[in-house]
Amino acid sequence: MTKTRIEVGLNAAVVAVTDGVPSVLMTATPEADALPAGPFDPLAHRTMEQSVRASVTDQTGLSIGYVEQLYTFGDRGRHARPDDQGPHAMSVGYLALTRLPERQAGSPAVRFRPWYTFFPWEDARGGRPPAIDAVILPRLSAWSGDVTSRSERVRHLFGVGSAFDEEKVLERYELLYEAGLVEEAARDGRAERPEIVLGVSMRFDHRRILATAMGRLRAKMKYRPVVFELMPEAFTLTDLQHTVEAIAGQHLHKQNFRRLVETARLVEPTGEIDTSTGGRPAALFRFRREVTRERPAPGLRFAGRG
Amino acid sequence: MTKTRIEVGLNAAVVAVTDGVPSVLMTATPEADALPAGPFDPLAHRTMEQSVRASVTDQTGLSIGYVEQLYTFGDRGRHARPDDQGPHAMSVGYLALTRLPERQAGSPAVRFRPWYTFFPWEDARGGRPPAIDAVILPRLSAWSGDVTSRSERVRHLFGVGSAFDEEKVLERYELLYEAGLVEEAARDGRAERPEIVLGVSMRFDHRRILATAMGRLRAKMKYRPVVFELMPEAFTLTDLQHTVEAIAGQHLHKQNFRRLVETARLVEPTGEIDTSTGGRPAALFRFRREVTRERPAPGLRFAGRG
DNA sequence: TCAAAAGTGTTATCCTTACACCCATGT
DNA sequence: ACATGGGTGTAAGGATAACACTTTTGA
Repeated sequence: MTKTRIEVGLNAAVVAVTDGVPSVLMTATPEADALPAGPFDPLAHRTMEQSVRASVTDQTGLSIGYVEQLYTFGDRGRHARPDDQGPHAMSVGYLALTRLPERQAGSPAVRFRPWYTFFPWEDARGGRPPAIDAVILPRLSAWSGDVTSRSERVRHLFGVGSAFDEEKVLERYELLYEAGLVEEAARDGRAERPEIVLGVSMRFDHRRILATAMGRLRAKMKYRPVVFELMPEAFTLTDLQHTVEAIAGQHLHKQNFRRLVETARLVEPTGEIDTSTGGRPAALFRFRREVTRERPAPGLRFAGRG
Repeated sequence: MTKTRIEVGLNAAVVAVTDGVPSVLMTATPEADALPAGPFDPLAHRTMEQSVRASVTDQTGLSIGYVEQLYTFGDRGRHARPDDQGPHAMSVGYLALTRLPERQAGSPAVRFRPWYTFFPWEDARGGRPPAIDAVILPRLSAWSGDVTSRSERVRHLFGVGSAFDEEKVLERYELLYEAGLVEEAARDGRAERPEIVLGVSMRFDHRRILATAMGRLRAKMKYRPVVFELMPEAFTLTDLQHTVEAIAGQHLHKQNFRRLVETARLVEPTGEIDTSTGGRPAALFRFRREVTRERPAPGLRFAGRG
C-alpha cells in the first residue's frame, strides 16, 4: 500500500436569506468571488466539521450554526486546468445555514452575495426565466446537435417536455459546463471562451459546490425542518413562505402552504402580532422544535405553483 | 495557509442480492471482516471513482458497475482509538451495486457476506426482530437513564412511540456505538466491552460505512431505479419484490407493489415465462431504461406493510 | 373608503391502502 | 385434486391542488 498524502481543502457555502434574497457568504478579499475555504489539518482539529467552522470564522468573522457535509470532489481533470498544479487534490464541500447577522460597528464587514447572481437561470419566481428559452436552450441545442443523449438531457434538465425539477441545480450547472457556456469551462481549458457567459463565475470549483448546496437545500427542505435555521426566533407565515420560495426559486400556493405548515405542526403562535407589514397585522409564530421527535420526516413537502 | 498533507483512504460497500439475501463484498483475506479499501492516489487515477474501482478489482477480482459516493469520514476521535496512529486521517465511503457473479473455476473466490450478519436488528421481514425489545431496548434504557434527550432518541430511532424508519440505519448504529453496545466502541476505547455484542463487527470504521450504504440504498431505491443494478437482465415481478424487500428489511404488499411498478412504467415484459418457480409460471420482465428520461424521479415509493 | 396584506372554507381529484378472489402449472 | 405461487378488480379513505372570498389594519 503506497502512502500517498494529499492536500485536502474544505469549502463552505454559508447561506442566509433576507427579504426573499438567498445569499452566500464570500471571503473578505474581493478580488474574486470565493467561498470561505481552508485546509483540513487533523492535528489542529479533531473533526472536519470543527475545521470548517474555524476556517469560516477565520476568514469572515462569522460563526456558523447548522453545518452539513455535501460532497467530496476529487477530480482535477474536470474543474481544473489539465496542467493544474494547484493547491488541492481534493475538496470537501459543506453547506451551512445562518441568520444574517446585524452589522456590528467595529467588526469586519461580512460580505454576502445573492446566490442567483451566480445562477440566474435558477430563479423561476415570476415565471420561467426568459433567458432559458431565449439564450440557454438555443445554445444548448447547437451543442447537442443530433446526439440524442445530449438533447434528451437538455430537455430533461431544463423542463422542455417535462416539468422543471428545481432540485437538479448541480446537473444543470454541469451540463452548461460541458457545453462550454460558463466561464469556468473556458478557464479550465475545456472550451472556447463563450460569447455570452451565464451567471457570475467563482474561484476554482466553488460554483460547483454552491450548485450542490442549492440542490441539497432545495431537496432537504421538503423532508427536514431546515428552513428554520434561516428564520429569526419569531416570524410571520408569510415571511416563512417567502423564505421557502426564495430557496426553491418558485412561488407557492398560499393556502396550501399554510395548511401544510399547520397540519405538520411545525410552528406554534407566539401570541404576538406584527403590525409592520403594511396591511392587516400578522400573527407571529415560532418553530416547534418538538416535531423532530414526533414525526419521522417533518418538512415542507410543497408541490404546486401559486 | 499551511500545507498539511494527509492520507486519504477509499472504502467501498459493494452490494449484491441473491435469493432475498443482500450481501457485501469482503476482502479476500479472512482475518477480519473488512471492506475493499485503498489509498487515493491522484497521480495514478484521475478521479476518486476510478481509484475505487481499481482498488476493488485489485483486492477481490470483481469489477463493479454502479458506483456512488456516500460520505467522507474524517474524525479520528470517534471510530478510532484516542491514541490511534492508524493509516488514514480521512476515508471516503462509496456504495457500489453489482450482480452476484457466477463462480468461475480458476478465478479467486469472491467472498460476500450477508449484510444482516452485521446488522441483525435491521431485518424486520418476519416481523419486528425480537432482539430489539428483548435485549437492545432494555440496554439502551439503562444507558439513557433519565436523560430525556437520550431516551427520546432511543424511542425515535427504534420505533417505540412512532414508526420504525428503516432508512435510519446509520443513526441507529451510531446510537448503539455511543451506548457502548457494539464491539467497535470497546475496541476504540470508548466503552467497556459489552456483555452481549450486537452483530458481527468489522475492521476500522467499515461497519459505519456499511450502515451509511444501507441507509442510502434504502432511501434512494424509492426515488431512483437503482434496484435494477442488482437484478439480472430478465426477472419476475416476485424476484424484484423480494430484492426490494431484502434491502428494505420489510415485507411489502404484493398487489400494491405490482401496481406501482406497472404504473411507473419501470418494466416491460420480455414475452418469456419462467416455469421454474414451482407454481404457476411467472412472466419475465426487463427494466425499461427509458424511464430515466421520461419521469423526473422514477423509483419504488413503496409504503405499507404486506 | 380604499389599498394592502392576512387569513379562511370548500370541492374535485388523485393517490394510497387494504380488502379477497381467480388462474395456471407440476406432482 | 391439490398444493404452490402468479396474477387481478375494486372500494374506502386520505392527501393534494385548485378554486374565491372575508377580515383587519394604515393611510
